[in-house]
Amino acid sequence: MIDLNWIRADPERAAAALAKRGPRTEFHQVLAWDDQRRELITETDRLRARRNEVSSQIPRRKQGGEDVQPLFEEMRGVGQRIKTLDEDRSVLERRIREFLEQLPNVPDDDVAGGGKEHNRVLHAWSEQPPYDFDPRDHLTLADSLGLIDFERGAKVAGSGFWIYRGAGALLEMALINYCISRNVAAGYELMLLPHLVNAQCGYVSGQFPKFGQDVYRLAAGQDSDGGDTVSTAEAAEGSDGQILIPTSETVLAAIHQDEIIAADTLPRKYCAFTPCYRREAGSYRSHDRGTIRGHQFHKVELFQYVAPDQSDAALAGMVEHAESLVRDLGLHYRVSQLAAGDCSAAAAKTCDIEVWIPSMGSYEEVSSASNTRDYQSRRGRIRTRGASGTALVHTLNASGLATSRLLPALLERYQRADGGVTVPEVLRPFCGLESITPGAGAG
RNA sequence: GGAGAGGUGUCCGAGUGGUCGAAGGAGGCGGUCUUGAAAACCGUUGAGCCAUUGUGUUCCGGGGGUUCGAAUCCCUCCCUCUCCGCCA
Repeated sequence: MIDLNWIRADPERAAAALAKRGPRTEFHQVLAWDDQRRELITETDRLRARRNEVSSQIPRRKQGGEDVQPLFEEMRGVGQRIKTLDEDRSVLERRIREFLEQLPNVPDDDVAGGGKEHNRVLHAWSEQPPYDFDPRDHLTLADSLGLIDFERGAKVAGSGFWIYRGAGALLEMALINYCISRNVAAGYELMLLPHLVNAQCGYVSGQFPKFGQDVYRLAAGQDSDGGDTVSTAEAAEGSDGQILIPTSETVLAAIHQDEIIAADTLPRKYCAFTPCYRREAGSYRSHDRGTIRGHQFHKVELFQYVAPDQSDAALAGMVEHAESLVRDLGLHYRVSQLAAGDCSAAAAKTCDIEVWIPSMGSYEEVSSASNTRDYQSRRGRIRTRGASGTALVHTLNASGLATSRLLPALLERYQRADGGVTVPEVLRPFCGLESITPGAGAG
């Protein structure tokens, strides 16, 4: 959520900043609502002051034998008036909140405007692997080596689900454990999280209301309206059923909700491994075959809570760390800074790490690192106590890494002319395999 | 799933209709004392909002109600704990 005071201070600057993401936003209406809201507050505070004053006198006057009936009459009116004005105010506050909630974060100054065509490649590492044989794509490899069973995954769960099996499962787990151990070594605290959380979490992380329809939601109790998407109101009230997390960021962003984190315990660096569940509504998987895009995939996530003046450095550190994970797997990748329109709603700035998938002829995201500044912490009221009172902390997230996207790149990169795949050095301790050879896992 | 108890400030804990933002204790911070430390003693120590600096206002799990007035009464939801049942 953006700070309304910041908008009010300079609506033109706010509009210009947000215009980098898309259509221009107009603020007259919300600022008018806010003016009305303040007037109401001033008025009701005055009335309350009067009521409090009288209330405190009533016992004494009664004691003195005074007739307090007239005061009761007056106060009944005052009470009614306060109630009426409060109702008006809550209507305005709801409108203001709904307006602010649907606004994405303000992009950093150094973030380019426009859509993904304006993404800027910062640097790349290594090169596209040359093959002295006819390379296979990851689907063929996964199938011929019996690593992933798409057919049976679809049979038991539907399109977009798959089953890792045998060496494939070992390799996927090795990737996961490789990432975890490296993250822990880098000072991140490992968290194993609930996969089923309340909708409020999605609100704090900024995935709602915008992405409510991409999230799986459990049928709520009898009081549910039966819908399977999450509305803003419901998320704000926290009154509905649980959701299946679309990423562990959803949980990690919410764990310190309504807390004031002691400054000397910052930064908080967390790492989590969870499957990610996404409806991917409307996406047709012509391009994204295999395990590139599915309804359930694996991701190891990094998350940090930092003092406001530390978030720039923290983002740079997270990108470098995530890069080192890909680098040590020996995969060709590039790092891009996303244009404003391609950043997620909560992000002020995002850098993606994309690995080269030869058969697709494209780079696919395996890590996305974002500085959300105080966008999430404002929603979740996550603060720290500084020298000059409390301040919202900054939050950052980065994949470290999306293993389900990594595996295809790995298979293609390390395939051999004989159709087998060599397991990269760094993964061997985690799976006990040096090589995967054809003919081992048929059927 | 059934029965009961409870949710108060950083923590523990009192408060069951009126000057309670809230006793008392612990912890933190500052000070006195001390060569230093401990102990003792004194002081201090929540977060919002509006206004802009006020004898202002809100907040005692969330929401609603009763009342001139609610932490205190009523309704409802959430959560925690105990016992029983079930279970990896």
